Amino acid sequence: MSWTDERIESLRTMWEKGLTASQIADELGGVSRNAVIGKAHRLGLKSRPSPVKAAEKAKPAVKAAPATPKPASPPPAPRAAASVAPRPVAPTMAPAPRPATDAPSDDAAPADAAPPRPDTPRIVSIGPGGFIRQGPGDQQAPIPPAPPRRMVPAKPSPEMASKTSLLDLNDRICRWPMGHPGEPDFHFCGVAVNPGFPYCVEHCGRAYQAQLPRGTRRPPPPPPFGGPRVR
DNA sequence: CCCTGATTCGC
DNA sequence: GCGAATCAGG
Repeated sequence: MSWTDERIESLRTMWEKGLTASQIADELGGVSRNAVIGKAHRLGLKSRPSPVKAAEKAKPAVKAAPATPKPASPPPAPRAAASVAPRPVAPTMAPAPRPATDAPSDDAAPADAAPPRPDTPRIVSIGPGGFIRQGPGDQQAPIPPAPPRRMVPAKPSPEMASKTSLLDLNDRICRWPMGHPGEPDFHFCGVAVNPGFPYCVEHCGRAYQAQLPRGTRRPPPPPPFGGPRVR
């Protein structure tokens, strides 16, 4: 198989859509996963979260410095070269004090997660028998605030946000499948059902065909999922 | 072991 | 330019 414009086109689309190289290769057919990756790179559309590159974090050798300390910083000669800056290179450099930044980005500090607790020292007194005496106003709320929002599964992608996923199905919305199962944009029709049926009016018309007299020829109805996949 | 993407290198 | 072989992390 050769890389025709069409195949390159769909490769681009699928790659940017986030499909894995295997899926793309499977979809295109006639090419291997490696071929897809190679082509994608040659097209310049690389850079997707790769399991290997993801481990790129700490450049400076942290642990025991290797026996060969790399000078490796010759380039920009200082312009005002009045004095030769002596470069004290200690061969056995102690590891540079690293400001413990394990988390790559701690930008989001949820404000409501940790409400400021003044922790004001409170005067308590122990009563006879070991009771803790509480003054009026010392009572703390016995019931923790209930989570106000119902947990809801996150949509895998923004473009799916408006689509009806499997988890969204109920008795009142049309379950007619749109697209192919397993594909990223697979979803369900989702409009109000024809009462008493699992599908909306339009899709009921597709799902339930009136029995016609024998011998009546009519084009076969398109099956769900748009017909068998060709691989 | 399976999966993933990245890279290399002979063609 | 192509892609199998290889690498390396999850």
